[in-house]
Amino acid sequence: MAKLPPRERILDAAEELFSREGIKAVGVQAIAGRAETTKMALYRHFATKDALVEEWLRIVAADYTAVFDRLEEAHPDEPRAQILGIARFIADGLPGISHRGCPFINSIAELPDRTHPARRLIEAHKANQMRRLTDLCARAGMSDPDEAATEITFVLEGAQVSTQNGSVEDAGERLMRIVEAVLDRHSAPKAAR
Amino acid sequence: MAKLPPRERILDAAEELFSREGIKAVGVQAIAGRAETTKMALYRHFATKDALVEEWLRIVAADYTAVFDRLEEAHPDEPRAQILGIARFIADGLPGISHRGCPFINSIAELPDRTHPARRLIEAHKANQMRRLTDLCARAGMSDPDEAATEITFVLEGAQVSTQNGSVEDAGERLMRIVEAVLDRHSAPKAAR
DNA sequence: CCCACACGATACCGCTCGGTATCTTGAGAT
DNA sequence: ATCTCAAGATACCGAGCGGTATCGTGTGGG
Repeated sequence: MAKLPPRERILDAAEELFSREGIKAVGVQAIAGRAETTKMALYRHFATKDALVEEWLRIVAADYTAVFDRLEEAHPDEPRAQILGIARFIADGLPGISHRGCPFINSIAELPDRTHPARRLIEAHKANQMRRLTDLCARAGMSDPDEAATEITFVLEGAQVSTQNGSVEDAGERLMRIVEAVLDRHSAPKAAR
Repeated sequence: MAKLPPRERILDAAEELFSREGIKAVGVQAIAGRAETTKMALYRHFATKDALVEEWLRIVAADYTAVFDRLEEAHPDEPRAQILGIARFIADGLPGISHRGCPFINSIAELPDRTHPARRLIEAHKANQMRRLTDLCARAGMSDPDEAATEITFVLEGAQVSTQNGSVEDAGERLMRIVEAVLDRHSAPKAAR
């Protein structure tokens, strides 16, 4: 297979190293090395390390958004199926040899400055996901879409951190059951609560 | 007020800086400076920076455990009250000028090495919390204590993450309502799901 | 054909990091 | 009164950081 152009190799290397080791723990030299190129080539494509971090997170966010889009396309008028699809996507990503944790949750821990462009990007992405989820809950006819979307968001995020710190086994299957239960409860004609 | 002994000042400074800026982002020099002492004094009390990180996390974990203990003492035979007390404790900690996020969630992102002593400490603490929560659910007579404890854990962790990334407003009140709903559902004699 | 330009390699910059060595000072215990 | 030992101050170490300068080289488009 032909080698990818340097910029792509650098982004692939960044994805691998940033998500495995963290942002601060990885030097530009190491990224260039793993991309089989040099620091100079890296700085020809990215102004600073921060800019590379930003671009990496932009791509990760776009990939997540693409999942939402694909599910919307696959189940145009089935909001419940879309929500379960998202949950399934997260659940399936949980194991994988040694879970590295959500790139957004991990990165935000290393970006305490709320004005940092990469952090702004993360917050915008999370806000956007929240909006879409709320919309889906509304279209599913739930009585309190805002509350339902919040609960689902909490559960999805919580499943990822609990998997990362090893406090929950079989988090994927548990996550699916929990999301279904949450959907049922919020979809109930009334009663419950 | 008399100055605390150097070791305490260093631990206070570490708490402040590590939780605000992150582990890797803070140098030992900065910690010594904020503790109004010197690097040498720091290394007289802690073998390495890692040892200081570990001690800091040990204290944070002990503080959380103390909350569990205090609640157990206050409501000896009311497991539900204890669980709600924990949720209230987390909920109340959510705001606070610019939420810094959970120290464990943040630190684990900077400690990808599962054999690192500080990471082991975090995982042991989270596993312990999970065990206590499961026990409380069992004593509350829930039909599936394991599932209930998992769901509550997910929700508690998720609330912290979502507050940190700003995707949810009024996370505290929402968290309380959700935990109550989860308890009700799992406590229901049968029915529901 | 040739020339521009991305690429790669190497050496370098100033700075900060974690960690150490040395020496002075001051207060508490005997 | 003296001895001890924690505490403070300062200077230093090697290493790695993010970022830059320079210079050959190969290849693809005019």
